[in-house]
Amino acid sequence: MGRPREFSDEAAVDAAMELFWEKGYEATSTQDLCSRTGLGRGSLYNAFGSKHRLYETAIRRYADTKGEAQLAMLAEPGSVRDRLRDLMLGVIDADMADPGRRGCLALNAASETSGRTEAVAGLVRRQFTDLEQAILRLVEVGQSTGELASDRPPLQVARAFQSAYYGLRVLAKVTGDRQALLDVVEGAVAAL
Amino acid sequence: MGRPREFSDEAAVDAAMELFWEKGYEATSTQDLCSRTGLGRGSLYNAFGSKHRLYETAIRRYADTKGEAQLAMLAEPGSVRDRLRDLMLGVIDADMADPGRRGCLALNAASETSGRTEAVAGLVRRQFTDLEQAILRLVEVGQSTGELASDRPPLQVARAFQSAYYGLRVLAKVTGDRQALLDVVEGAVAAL
DNA sequence: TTAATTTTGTACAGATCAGTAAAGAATGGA
DNA sequence: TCCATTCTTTACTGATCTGTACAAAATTAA
Repeated sequence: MGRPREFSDEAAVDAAMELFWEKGYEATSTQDLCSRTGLGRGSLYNAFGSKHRLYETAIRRYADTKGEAQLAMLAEPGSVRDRLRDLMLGVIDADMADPGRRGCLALNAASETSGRTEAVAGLVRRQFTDLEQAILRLVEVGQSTGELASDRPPLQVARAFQSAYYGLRVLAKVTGDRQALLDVVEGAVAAL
Repeated sequence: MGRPREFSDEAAVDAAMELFWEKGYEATSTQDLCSRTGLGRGSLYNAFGSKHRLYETAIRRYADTKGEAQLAMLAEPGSVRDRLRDLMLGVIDADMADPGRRGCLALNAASETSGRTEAVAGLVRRQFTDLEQAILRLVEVGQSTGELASDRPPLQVARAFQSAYYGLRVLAKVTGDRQALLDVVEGAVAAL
């Protein structure tokens, strides 16, 4: 009962996610959020509580959409090396095509001191470990089929690869040198 | 001629650097900068022009001090593997000991959309390529002495290692899991 | 001593900040 | 119809934001 909402919560969170992704937490004003979502201040605060709570919600949405899409990409058919290479090549294309150089919202949230409460850090950590586990499973498959050398602990291999992946995304924020990024990819794939 | 400054430019820039490092560009107010440097608004604007110009100056100072210290660490005696491992182990200790989880100012400046003008991106890029070149030289030494395998392009190896290094610093911002970070180190060093 | 120059401190501008209060509008149920 | 409930809109709070204006203070050169 009561007056029904005139907006879709999902669409509003999507809009907020895009905005936090573009500008970061601190630089995004509640006025920006109202304009972008189309909500009035009252509606926004009534629905989401505060700027920071909406930030958390946006990060959760990011994990459920963009993060999951990344994990799904790793589940596609193909050799382990190809799948891990495609993961990196995909972000090179995506990141370099984006004029705003938004990068990855989870990485941005990890970097920015400003909105990084323990709640936010926890959400980011979860995305990090989800990717780590997905990569780990691939490395284990590769080692068991003989595609990859089995002389190193799979978790170590996975974690080093994941770290290179995150470094790649940060590098892509300031460099226009595609070859440098491709070198990271080939270097990281060769190291598997 | 004219009235002499009552403060040291260097000390003021150092203080501003610390503040931008802790809080990021957007979240640092000019009032914060005045308090931390001890300057009045007039003096601060007279000496540094604007918040953003001071930010650039602070990033330059970071490169000249912290960045150079990192490069110097790579020039110490020891095997190539040991020196590259020590670089990573050093930041694990430093980053985890820092309660504010400031990480690396250059990486933060790369990540934060807010203050990232082309001037800032250029300063960050320079620090990135300086480190890349230092790592490259080490890889070349390692390959020529036979310490490292010579079957891969040194630049590719160096860039992949550098990327893992940056990823490590981002991971250190949100994780308290030292073993995960040590796995990155051993994985990246084993990949050389 | 006077003039030119620079720094300092303070007050201020105008805008924007996150969040709230309250009145009116739209619904479902009694 | 009338009430309880929820949402929308608007106005507002008090604080804070970056940057500037300007007069007083401190210096050097003439």
